[in-house]
Amino acid sequence: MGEKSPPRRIRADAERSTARILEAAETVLAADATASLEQIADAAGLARATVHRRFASRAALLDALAERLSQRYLGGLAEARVKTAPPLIALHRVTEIVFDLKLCHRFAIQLTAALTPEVLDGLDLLFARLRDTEAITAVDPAWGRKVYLALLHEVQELPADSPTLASSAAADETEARIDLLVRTTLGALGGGLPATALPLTS
Amino acid sequence: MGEKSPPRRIRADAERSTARILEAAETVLAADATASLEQIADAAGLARATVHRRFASRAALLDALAERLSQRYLGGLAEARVKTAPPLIALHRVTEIVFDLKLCHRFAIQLTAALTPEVLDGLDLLFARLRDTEAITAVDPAWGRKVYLALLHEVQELPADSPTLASSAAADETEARIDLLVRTTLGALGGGLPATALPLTS
DNA sequence: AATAACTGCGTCATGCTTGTATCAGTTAGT
DNA sequence: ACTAACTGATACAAGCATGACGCAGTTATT
Repeated sequence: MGEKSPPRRIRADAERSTARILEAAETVLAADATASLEQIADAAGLARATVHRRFASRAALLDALAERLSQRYLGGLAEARVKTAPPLIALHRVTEIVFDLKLCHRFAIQLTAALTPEVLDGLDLLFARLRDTEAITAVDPAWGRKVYLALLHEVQELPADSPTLASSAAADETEARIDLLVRTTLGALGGGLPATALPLTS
Repeated sequence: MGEKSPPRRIRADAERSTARILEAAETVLAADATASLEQIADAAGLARATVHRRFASRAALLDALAERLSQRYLGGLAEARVKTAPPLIALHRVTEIVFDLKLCHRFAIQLTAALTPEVLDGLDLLFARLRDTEAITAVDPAWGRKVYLALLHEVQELPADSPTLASSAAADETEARIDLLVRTTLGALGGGLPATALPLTS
């Protein structure tokens, strides 16, 4: 009793549809968490019926979305070598990756579901290591994580022409955002303020 | 043509109903922004029909709610003497007041509508004054305001038994939250960190 | 080329929410 | 005590989102 009882070949373009739906859902739901499946289908350039074919229910779609985001987060954490790299470097790197991945889901969605225990643990580990190396004085990793995520949200929503971004010494706009988030987070958690003396930038 | 064309006396208990509805709405909508009017009516101990009598539509109710919250904010800002008191004191005081008023609407509601331009300006003024007295180095008041509000949210949701709260020297739990928020905000905005040397606590 | 999978479109049923209306009973204000 | 206002209960009519079908046409896979 494996799983081929029904000799159902999953065609390639069907998976492409699934992907497009998820993509569209991420975008649309970020703007309005209560958007209808029809809106999502439209954004994906598909019929509503197709959405129902790929996902048994709205809940199933949301689950898949959460799963997808969760995977991206985990990938980012791994890529940033959160477990082994010097914590300050790792912090900068995760931030960079998160911005790159356009994980701008904005939290508008209650897709806090994407923050699975594994993801949370990954972040907590980062802030625990930051504390151990005395880069911050906040003792509770969970608190560091919450502050970081909250500030991440704010930095993402900051308009491109904000003076707060312009005052940075970074060339790239994205780089300015990263710098701002890192410095603000460290300051919030009682960091020694390495200020502009961050020896990194890839 | 004033407003007494219909000799409509507004009875006292009707206004009480209105108040109860707003109260319930604030609570219920904080937990779920898409809650139905029936849920709100139940929470208020009234019939759904009554809600419709007091408020022409759902939108009207939301407007009234936003207005109400906005007023509370403005009252708090005024009470804290944001315009005249030493900014550090004012910051501590607004925080205290906001916590007291149980303005825990949580932001779950998109009641960002409660943050009227007047309220925003009030907060911006506070952060501009903090900058001018060199309590913080962040130049853009709007950025300070956003950071403050984001951290306010996190501090409010912090469980009572969090080590982050326990590590504070404050007696009261609420006092510990206030201290945490003030210190975290100042740190985030590049403050000189008056640390535990805050000469206040009413 | 043949088969099975996939899609678009239209239809239908269902349940939930909003909003309106009516009516009998209760309560406040003078 | 009289009147007008208020309330609960109930019914009713949209409107909308969800979800399930079927069917005809298209596309991928072998």
